Amino acid sequence: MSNEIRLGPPSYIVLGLLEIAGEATPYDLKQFVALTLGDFWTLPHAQLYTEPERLAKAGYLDIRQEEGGRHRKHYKVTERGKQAMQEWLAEPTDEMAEMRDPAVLKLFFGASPKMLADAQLPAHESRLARYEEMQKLAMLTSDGAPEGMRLALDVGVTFEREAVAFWKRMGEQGADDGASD
Amino acid sequence: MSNEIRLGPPSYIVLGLLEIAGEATPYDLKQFVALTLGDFWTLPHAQLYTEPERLAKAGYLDIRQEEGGRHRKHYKVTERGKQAMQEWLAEPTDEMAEMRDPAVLKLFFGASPKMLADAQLPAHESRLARYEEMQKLAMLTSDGAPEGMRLALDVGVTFEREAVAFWKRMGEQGADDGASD
DNA sequence: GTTCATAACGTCCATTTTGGACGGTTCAGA
DNA sequence: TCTGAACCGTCCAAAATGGACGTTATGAAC
Repeated sequence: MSNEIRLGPPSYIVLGLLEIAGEATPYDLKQFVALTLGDFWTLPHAQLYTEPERLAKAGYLDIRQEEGGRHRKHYKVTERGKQAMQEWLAEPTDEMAEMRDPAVLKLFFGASPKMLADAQLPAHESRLARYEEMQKLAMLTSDGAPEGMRLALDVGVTFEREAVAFWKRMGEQGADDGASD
Repeated sequence: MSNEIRLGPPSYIVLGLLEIAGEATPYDLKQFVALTLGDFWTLPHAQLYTEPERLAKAGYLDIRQEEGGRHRKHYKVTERGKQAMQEWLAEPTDEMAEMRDPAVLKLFFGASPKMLADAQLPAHESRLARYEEMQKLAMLTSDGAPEGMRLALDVGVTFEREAVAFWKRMGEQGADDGASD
């Protein structure tokens, strides 16, 4: 065991979520990701099956597999895993955010702002609404979510507010102009 | 020729840049990406060699290869390529932006806001400064950059301003608190 | 209590994406 | 001419991606 493997963000996401959950199946993780991190950092579901496997093989996780029916695999962070997570958390990073926005990409290459706004505005508005809902919920439960999650959510809210404002501006401006050359 | 291939954002980036440049080598593209899109949408350099190859094989690009020394390959968009680009631009998208921010990820899992801020703030500040410099430049040249690029840059500036403000807040707040549980 | 539709859950696989190592080319100056 | 630094291009192993395709559980209708 303990092959050397490279740990990337997806690894720490799995490690971190499992540490919070105590023990969980990939499917549990998938649910949790959808509720929380999913908006910040997309993971295709398949990775939530392969990554824990990888981590387990390298000694960061323990597996407990069900006998019957679905043969679910329940994962749990090992000491080694906890330590790796701690080390990662303790280490600052100057790596910069990368925002992959298909709509901005189209904008960049000259697509019609108005056309994009029509599709983007509702999408961002509903996302913002969802975030604010979550914020409200987090504030109600006095113990509630850990500080870090709250802060991350703040980032999301700020970002979405700006996005809404931006696309609103794009939508208002004169009709389609798109392929102006 | 004209194998069916799937066109993704990287494809359109190559197509779009080549359309602007007229004709270019992967290295040229790499330079251009570094100056413009690179901050929004990272492409590893290798992809700027493989992707044009792929596109050429499918009939979206023409190749002209140098005889001597470096055997540079110069690419150029074909009619088919132009059409594909136009179609992509004409089609709205409700796909949402995804922001992959390692620092926010650490924050989420409980890393010390202050520690992160110390590394993130300078990084975002210098990026913001660079953006604003570019904005100024774009405004000076009256013909200057196409509208779309200007708008995309605006998005970047807005985003960076918020990031700077956010990390400033994180830095000011009480000293390290990190692994509070 | 069967039967069926639907939802829950898991795996596989072909493609892309990544990043980094490596190797050849060109150019400037000693 | 030699030599080191900057340029430029390719290769490869590893990981990410997404979507197709199974299987199992659930519960509503009969």
